[in-house]
Amino acid sequence: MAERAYHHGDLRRALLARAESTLRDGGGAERLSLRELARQVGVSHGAPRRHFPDRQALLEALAQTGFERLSEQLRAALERAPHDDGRAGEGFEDRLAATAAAYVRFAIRDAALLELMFASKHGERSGEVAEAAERTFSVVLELIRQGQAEGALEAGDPERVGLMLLATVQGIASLANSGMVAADQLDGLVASAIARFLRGSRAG
Amino acid sequence: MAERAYHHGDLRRALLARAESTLRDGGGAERLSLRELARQVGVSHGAPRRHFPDRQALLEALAQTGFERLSEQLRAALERAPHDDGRAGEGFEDRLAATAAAYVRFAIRDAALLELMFASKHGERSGEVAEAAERTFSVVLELIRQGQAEGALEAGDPERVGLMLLATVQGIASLANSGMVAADQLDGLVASAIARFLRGSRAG
DNA sequence: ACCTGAACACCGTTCAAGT
DNA sequence: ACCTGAACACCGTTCAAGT
Repeated sequence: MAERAYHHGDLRRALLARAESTLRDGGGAERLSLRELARQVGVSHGAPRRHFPDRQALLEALAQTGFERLSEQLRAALERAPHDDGRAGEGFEDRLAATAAAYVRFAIRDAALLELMFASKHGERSGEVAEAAERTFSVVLELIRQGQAEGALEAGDPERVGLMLLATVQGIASLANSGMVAADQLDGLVASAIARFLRGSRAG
Repeated sequence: MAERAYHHGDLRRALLARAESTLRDGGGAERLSLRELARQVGVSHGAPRRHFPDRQALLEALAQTGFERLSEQLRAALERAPHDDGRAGEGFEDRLAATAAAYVRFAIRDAALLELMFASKHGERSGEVAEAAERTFSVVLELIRQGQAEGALEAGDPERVGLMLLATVQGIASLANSGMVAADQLDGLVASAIARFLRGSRAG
């Protein structure tokens, strides 16, 4: 049956999927247990070791796939947003707002996963996670470059401008998930932050 | 001797102090163990229970004292910064920069503690932690009100402007601690963010 | 009022053994 | 190549008992 199929080549994916859904309706990565995941997936407690040498490896794989999913969702939001309509920066403003909204949506829905993705690294971050994070950032970077090309944003180091935009939405997500911003304040706060970002970046 | 004195009325404080320093040079709250803390402080593993009914209670106490210390450091930075010198907003800009720098300093030094303070809350946040967080926010709020009174910031809901400022510095801290911003980029990023915040808020 | 120490159920990790 | 199951050292939590 379908439950048996898990053990035939897809245990890794099954464990990750289970872990993600545990993160989504439980709270916090500290509640993730390799033994419990193995049990839920119908496998002995030693089996995950073939795919994740230790618990940390599972957490890093979750962070990596989290960044990949976030990248996809940002990209999708960008593509759905209206393109430039001729008036300088009009299309850009919509794409900026859509991207920020997509980020915050991800952050609220997958709060525990986001926390994992941005967890403090005492030492160095694993190469694969860092690369996935870079790919997410490159979506933001591309958006900034478009804004500069369209004349909606001042010229200047796009990397730095992109980091400030990312910091703004990540900071809002952090405040929201920790309960310092109520759910009904959230959309207004994001809108204000985007408007302020544009005001602080106006070219000319 | 001094080690014996721990057991006489100050076990709670001793455990918190130990936990804070473990957070500071270890990495992450998930490494905090009640049994290990009890051992380090020279007490049996059941003793902490008198002061912290469970592990979560210890973590919440850490978050609370974290917010209190952050409040103090922001206030101290504010008071050390030059006061208004007559030119509109000059004193304010310095105080704003000093406050942001103090926040980021705290965030870097106590990265794991900050993470605990802003950890995602599935349910509700404990009342005492929420109140301590509110007191930290009120320092930011007071700064914003001064800026508006001095004419350095546009009028408008100070709460919302304060949340955006807090989100900005918290977001930068998040990027720095997760390794997306290198240490040598950090000061420049904070300076840019503050400059941009002011540009987006200019009154008149 | 505060702490001790045994007990219980759970964990991550390791490793020989099976198929 | 992949999984099982026993083993080990560690947890958090509970609770009777001590002072």
